[in-house]
Amino acid sequence: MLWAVPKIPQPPLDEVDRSIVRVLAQNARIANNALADEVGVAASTCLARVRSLRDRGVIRGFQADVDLSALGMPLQAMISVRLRAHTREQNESFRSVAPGLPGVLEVFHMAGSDDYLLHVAVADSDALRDFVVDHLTTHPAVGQTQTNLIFERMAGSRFPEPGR
Amino acid sequence: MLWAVPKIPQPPLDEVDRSIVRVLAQNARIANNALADEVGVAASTCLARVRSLRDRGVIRGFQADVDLSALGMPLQAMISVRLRAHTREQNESFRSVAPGLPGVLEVFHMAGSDDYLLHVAVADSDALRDFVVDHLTTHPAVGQTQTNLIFERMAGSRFPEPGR
DNA sequence: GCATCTTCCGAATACCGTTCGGCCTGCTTT
DNA sequence: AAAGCAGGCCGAACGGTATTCGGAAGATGC
Repeated sequence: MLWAVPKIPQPPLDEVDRSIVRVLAQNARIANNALADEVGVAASTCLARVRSLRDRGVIRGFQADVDLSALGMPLQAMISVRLRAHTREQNESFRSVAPGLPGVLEVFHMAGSDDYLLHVAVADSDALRDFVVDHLTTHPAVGQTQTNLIFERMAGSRFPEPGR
Repeated sequence: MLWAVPKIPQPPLDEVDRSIVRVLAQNARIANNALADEVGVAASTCLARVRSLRDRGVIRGFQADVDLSALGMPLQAMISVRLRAHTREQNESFRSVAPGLPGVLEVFHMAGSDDYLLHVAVADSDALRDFVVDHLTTHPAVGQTQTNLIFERMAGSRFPEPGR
């Protein structure tokens, strides 16, 4: 089964760790010694901290933020998906394929009446229709879908702190 | 006004550019010479390409992917926001603050009956209620909101290619 | 076929990543 | 309270990398 959590228990983050994560969340390609300066530790210490954060799963990876228009996929949409039945099997069969469908940026498994929310990027409205028809409505577990175009996507903080 | 697009016109991406972006989208901290090897150009050329991609706005930045649970914000939600009126002023007043609200990961300006969709991370359900009450329902431009919990978020491709 | 412009490469150097030994701090043991 | 122990931090050293620059190769226009 898939219950095993691949995360080392939980040594909580101290202030240095949080600073490292905060900086890397905004600038993943900063040089290690510059990062060390910024958070106030030696470069070697900083390196060990970053490695530890990665090993513990706090930092999952580093990614470039790409302009999808430049890649020829200027149109984005949110697609609500309601499954035909809410069995564990249908959920599993949809969940296992959804993130890999072409153009899918994120998949949200939702509480509430809609089971899944798909954030997708496509070349144009034809491609969007093709995506829904070819991959969603033809999927045996999918009941209904509803597609909403996204005018604009704005990024918020990627290092959320509790708002008092 | 805000119409000026800060993007150099559009020299379309060649195969090398696309390979660079594809690799960096998955591993933003790869060494430049390793990246150069992978895409088949000299290190100096690769460096110039990456710089050009950044200058052109194709690559917007580099980020660490952080486990929000480790930061103490294990709960995520999607909040649909309907404005009181759909004037340009109300849109502008909401759009200008929404991405900066505490815990907001993404803001989507939507076509359709719901005007905005907020993807947020919070510490617990109390913090979620506080967020909605303190920042949304009290905002003068906000009419109704609807909050849906996210059971699970799965990342799709961050380098979408057209699915034929 | 020549001039020009662009792009790529490879070498050189300055910079950075990474390892390692030793020190300091705080905790346990007696 | 002193000794012993463990963990983490630092700084120096070295091996590897980023970045610059001059020149060569290719493309473009006349």
